[in-house]
Amino acid sequence: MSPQTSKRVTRQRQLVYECVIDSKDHPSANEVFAELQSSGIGLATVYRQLSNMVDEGVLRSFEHSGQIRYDPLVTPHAHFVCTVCDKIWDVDLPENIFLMTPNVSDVDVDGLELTWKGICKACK
Amino acid sequence: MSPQTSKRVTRQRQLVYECVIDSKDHPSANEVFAELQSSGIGLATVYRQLSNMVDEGVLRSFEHSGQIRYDPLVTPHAHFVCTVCDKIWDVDLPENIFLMTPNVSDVDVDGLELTWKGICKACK
DNA sequence: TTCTTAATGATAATGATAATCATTATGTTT
DNA sequence: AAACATAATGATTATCATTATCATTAAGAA
Repeated sequence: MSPQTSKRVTRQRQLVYECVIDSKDHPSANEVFAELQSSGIGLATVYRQLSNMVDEGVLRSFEHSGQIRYDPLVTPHAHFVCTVCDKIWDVDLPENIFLMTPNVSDVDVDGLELTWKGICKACK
Repeated sequence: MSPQTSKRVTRQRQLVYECVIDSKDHPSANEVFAELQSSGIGLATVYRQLSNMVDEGVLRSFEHSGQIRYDPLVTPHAHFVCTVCDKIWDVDLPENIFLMTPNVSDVDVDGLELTWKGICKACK
């Protein structure tokens, strides 16, 4: 076995993780960077760690308005996005959605992404 | 009434429209540009017309792998994307999905985006 | 045919993300 | 408690998709 098997627990990794965990608004890499700026963390490190954590299954990500947004909630759920203010909410997936796999022959479905679009309470 | 009310039917507009209509693979702006290169069309015009047509409701668009992809099918439907080859298929929406609006209070839902992820027949 | 102005296309600007690489620091080994 | 191997960092540059600019062109009305 090689002398180094697991990821190193760096100060920066902890900062990025806690920032997304504590966030309620599906932040982008740049927003995480802004939040942690006072710590002296580098932008590249923020991008790297976010990407790492998605690969590791620690975080989820999805694309919205031309950027990748990060989500600490990795269990299956959907999103609602307000088309006016661009805010994003976590919402439950429809009951039994996993029974409704698409009618494409011979594919292995192993996930889904569902986003409801509309106008939120505050923007109406 | 002003002398010019509707969009002008330019050669470029027709080219872009026909290219997406004839396509079966949800092309990006760059792919449309490549397809039409021999016509001498400019890249900016391709971006502009695609964007226009989405605004007009003539085309639909969605984000995938860091770029906007265009879809001539504007009626409600879902997508299946292969996580290996990145190809995209149109698939039907689950029955009655519109009855399963999310449990966020006081929002006006007026659309959804559903993408199944998995591995396609060819990539298995 | 003239005329108005929307549309075009070449190009520059922007913005998000990825790659590079010398330096730093984590965690293991002695 | 050093010394060590190397993964991670951060400053920077590169890349890629998209948008903005603006002089020129060409729809389509007059």
